[in-house]
Amino acid sequence: MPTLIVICGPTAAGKSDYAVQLAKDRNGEIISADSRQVYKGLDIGSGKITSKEMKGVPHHLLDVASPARIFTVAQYKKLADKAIATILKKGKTPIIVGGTGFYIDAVVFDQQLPEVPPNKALRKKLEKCSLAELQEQLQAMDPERYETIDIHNPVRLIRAIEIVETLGKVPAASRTSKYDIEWIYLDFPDEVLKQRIHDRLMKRMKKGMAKEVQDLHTHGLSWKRLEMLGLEYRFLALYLQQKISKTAPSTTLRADMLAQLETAIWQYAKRQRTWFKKYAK
RNA sequence: GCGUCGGUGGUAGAGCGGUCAAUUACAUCAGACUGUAAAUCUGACGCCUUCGGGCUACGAAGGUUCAAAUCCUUCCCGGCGCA
Repeated sequence: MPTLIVICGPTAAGKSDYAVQLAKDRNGEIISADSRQVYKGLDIGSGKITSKEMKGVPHHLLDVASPARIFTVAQYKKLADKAIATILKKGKTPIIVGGTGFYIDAVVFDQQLPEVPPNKALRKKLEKCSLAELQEQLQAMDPERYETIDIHNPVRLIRAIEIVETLGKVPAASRTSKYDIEWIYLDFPDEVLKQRIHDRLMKRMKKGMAKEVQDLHTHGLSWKRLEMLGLEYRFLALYLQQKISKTAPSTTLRADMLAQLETAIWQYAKRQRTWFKKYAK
């Protein structure tokens, strides 16, 4: 089995820099596993590596999609599989680096995602249903999947129904691996990681992150879409629209927004840790 | 100084005699994750517990009552109005 190196860990743990060094040492090429860095134009806010920082190491799966449209895991998996094959053919080692656990899972465990693309019309219709209605529908259509799904999560229920609509039922998930995986987990103690998140945020603001978001909007990305992108894009978008609510009368809107964003990033880092704990076993 | 409104759990903010350890939101902690995944969702959240319950709590001290976060008195602190 070919060897695959996976570098994961919470945001701000220093994965990108570490990966470049490792790629040089191990004759590797990097495959990003980041659900926001796949988009063109999301640079400062997503912490995308610059070509200078790449130090000549090839990076795959960056800037492969337009932020105007939703990019999905399925697309990611296809492109990543292809990149891995290309790298292996060159006799080099693929190094997957990123913080999006779901993306890593999909390629590393070769998840067979049901061949059912998102159905916009159906989703729009289902979004109007109450949680209970969605539950009833899925239970009637696919009782097996109903047993395993998180029945409180409308997003999951809708996707399940969407799959059942065309496949009749949701196929059982499979988790295998075609690779010999070398796991590398990067992290810091809470206080250190928090500090790193803070410092990095300040640096991004100085680099013109607010302008980046504003430009994305003036070039056609709706505020709603930017809000959906989460974290820096979400909070900057809210800030630029003056939709941030001040939590203390003495602070400025900007300071309040940064505080809220920092909290959100920390919460995200912890969700990432929760995901990656699985790999430790 | 007088008048007035208010002081509730980490924060904001409900409750206004019993059903209140106290609605809710946020934060915090833990967890889930089959095409939105930086998204979406779940649980815990005073202390102790043999999980029945016990103890300490709503600015402080007294009081009324079978019973007070809720009523009364005084005091302390903050906002506003008049001085």
